[in-house]
Amino acid sequence: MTARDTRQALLDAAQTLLDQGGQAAVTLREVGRRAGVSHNAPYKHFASKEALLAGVAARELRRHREVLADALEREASPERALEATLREHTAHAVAHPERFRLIYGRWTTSTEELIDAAKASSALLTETVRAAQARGSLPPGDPERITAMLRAIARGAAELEASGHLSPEGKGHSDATGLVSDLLDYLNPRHDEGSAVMP
Amino acid sequence: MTARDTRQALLDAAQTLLDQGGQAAVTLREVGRRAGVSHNAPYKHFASKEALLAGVAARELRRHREVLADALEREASPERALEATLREHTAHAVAHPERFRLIYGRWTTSTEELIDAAKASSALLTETVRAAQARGSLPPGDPERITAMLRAIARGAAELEASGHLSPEGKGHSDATGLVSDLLDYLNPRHDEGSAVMP
DNA sequence: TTGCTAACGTTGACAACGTCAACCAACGAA
DNA sequence: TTCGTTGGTTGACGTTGTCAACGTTAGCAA
Repeated sequence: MTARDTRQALLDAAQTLLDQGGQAAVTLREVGRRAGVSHNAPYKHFASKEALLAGVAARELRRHREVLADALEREASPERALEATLREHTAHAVAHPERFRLIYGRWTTSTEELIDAAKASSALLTETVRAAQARGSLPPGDPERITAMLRAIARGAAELEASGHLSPEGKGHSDATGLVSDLLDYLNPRHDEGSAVMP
Repeated sequence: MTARDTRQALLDAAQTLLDQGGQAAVTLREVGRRAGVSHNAPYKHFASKEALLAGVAARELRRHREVLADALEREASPERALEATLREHTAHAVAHPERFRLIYGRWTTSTEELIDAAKASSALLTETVRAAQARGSLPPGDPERITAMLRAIARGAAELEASGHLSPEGKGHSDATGLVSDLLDYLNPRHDEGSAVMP
């Protein structure tokens, strides 16, 4: 078991605990236990509990970027890649809400790794928005602003569904990914040309 | 100092600590200290730390509802009341991000008080959306879905601004409340009739 | 080979935390 | 008066994050 393996095992254990019971369930001692090391071994790889969680968040942010990069290769147009990415992000946020809460929560300790991952993810997203604007598939204006709007939507929708605040009585299937698609369609200046989206 | 006073003092102390340092900073012992009681007095008013936080959240949700109710009395139309409310909520979320994280986070303990407050707030919002739809100021479709969308946006925008993820280099003023107004305008089917909104 | 150093891991301790149990004072109802 | 309820106390217990001190082992310079 090399040192790198231990570090990965610690991150994996922390992520599993996070998914299962939220940040409160992530205990340095339990993380160590699951990684097969002592309760203090994590301190040889991370400066604090916060730093360990920052490592988990950075891994997740790098994943976000990769999803978008893959979609850009696969899809025919930037707007299609954008929609696919936002849908995937929303679905992922619903599946792992605690990871999103971690990423977008307040950071008292932000490591360099985390900042870099966040910047890289954000940059590619903004670039894609710019490309979609150039093709007339998104309204004109500051691309960073549009990007922020899209992220706000994906994040808010996912949070709502994860919290069960979305149609708690099952009144009409208002799933989060559908919400995102609908909104993207509304934002499209050529909105009227397509068929009606809302039932 | 009556019992009710103590209860309020505990809630106030918890809210202050929440605003200052997030959920992690809310310590039953510190709450008791600030309320001028012993470290175990909170248990005479709340079943657990979670229950105390639920009390804070319920108070906040009742406030949300009142803001909308006031706007409905003050403003001329439901869509104007809606926009005023969403702007106020977003600004409030930016000022007190931890309260929003508390409200929309995952609840392991949800008291009856909290559920009631959430339902009441949600119901009035949906009703207002329905009224705006009837006047053609919002797209048709399931009002609960539109409501969810609006909440997702307000919340997402606020979270982004609170986390400093909004235009970190100050590139163009993309404040959260402006974002919300813009989106409401985009959603308005009579969008084209007004003047351009995006710079 | 020998020996130094740094990285990685251990055990043990500490204060702070949430919670439980036991006890106490005031007070309205019987 | 007596008694149970309400709202408060103190003390204890186990768990947590973190610090300090101590092994151990790999790698490299001499």
